[in-house]
Amino acid sequence: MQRKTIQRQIILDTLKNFSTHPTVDELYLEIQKIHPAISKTTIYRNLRQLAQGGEIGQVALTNDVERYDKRTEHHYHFQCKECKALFDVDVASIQGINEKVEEKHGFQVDEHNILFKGICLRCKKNQ
Amino acid sequence: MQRKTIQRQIILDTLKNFSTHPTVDELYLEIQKIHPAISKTTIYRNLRQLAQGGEIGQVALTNDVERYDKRTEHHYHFQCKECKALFDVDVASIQGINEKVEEKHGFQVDEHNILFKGICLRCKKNQ
DNA sequence: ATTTATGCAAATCATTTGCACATAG
DNA sequence: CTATGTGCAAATGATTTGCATAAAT
Repeated sequence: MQRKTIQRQIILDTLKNFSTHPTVDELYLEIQKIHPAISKTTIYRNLRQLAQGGEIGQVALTNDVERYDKRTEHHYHFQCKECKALFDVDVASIQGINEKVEEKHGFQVDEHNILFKGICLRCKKNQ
Repeated sequence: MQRKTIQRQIILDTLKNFSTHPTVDELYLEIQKIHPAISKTTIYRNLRQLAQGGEIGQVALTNDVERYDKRTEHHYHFQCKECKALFDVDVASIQGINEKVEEKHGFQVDEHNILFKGICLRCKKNQ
């Protein structure tokens, strides 16, 4: 049974206040302001637990540190190749593609994730 | 200027002989049979260089070790949540979705990757 | 001759683990 | 009470780096 600890509550609240997709370190820095004694290990453990329980999201990324997401509904992401910033993509999920892969290969397809890559507006401007 | 070394040639050949998407370690084990003195560092360096030069592919995965791919054309992948095995997905690339994201967000969208997840045939059978 | 590549050992860095202690239920 | 969570330090494990030597052009 999962317990309600001060630490877990702070971690959750802090993530909810981010508009971005923070890394563990970014969360750690914020959380320390409220709870200076917290251990990074605790943050790692709680984030994983919360993500597994579906209370928060975890961003599907390549070759990068973990990033968490307050949004839990399915959505895609865009990452800037220049500054590595991550953005939510507000385009409807592709319908029927999991089924298409199932038919083609016979796998049981539960989900899919899309990561778009390119150059963000800010970096485009600075070029 | 890139040079032609025995090591790079063996690394490339070994990857071409894989039907899967090997990790650096898997490649290392195979390569050692031909060139026992090779260093894993050399393998890391060459794979990265080859991938950057577009001679080989690198699989876009979440929270996993690097995996390389002899195929260089754009294609999607499926990963089994049970055994972690990776498969190529032979479904046509989605057309026009990069443009849709560009229109919606203004980013310059160069590429997208899809990773499907579920249970592979073998694991399905063993359940 | 000069530049690039190799191999080794050591460094990095994110994440995980073991363990003693604290705390929620 | 007793199961779960926390904090610390140490361990892990993949990848990278510094550097002297070797090989390619």
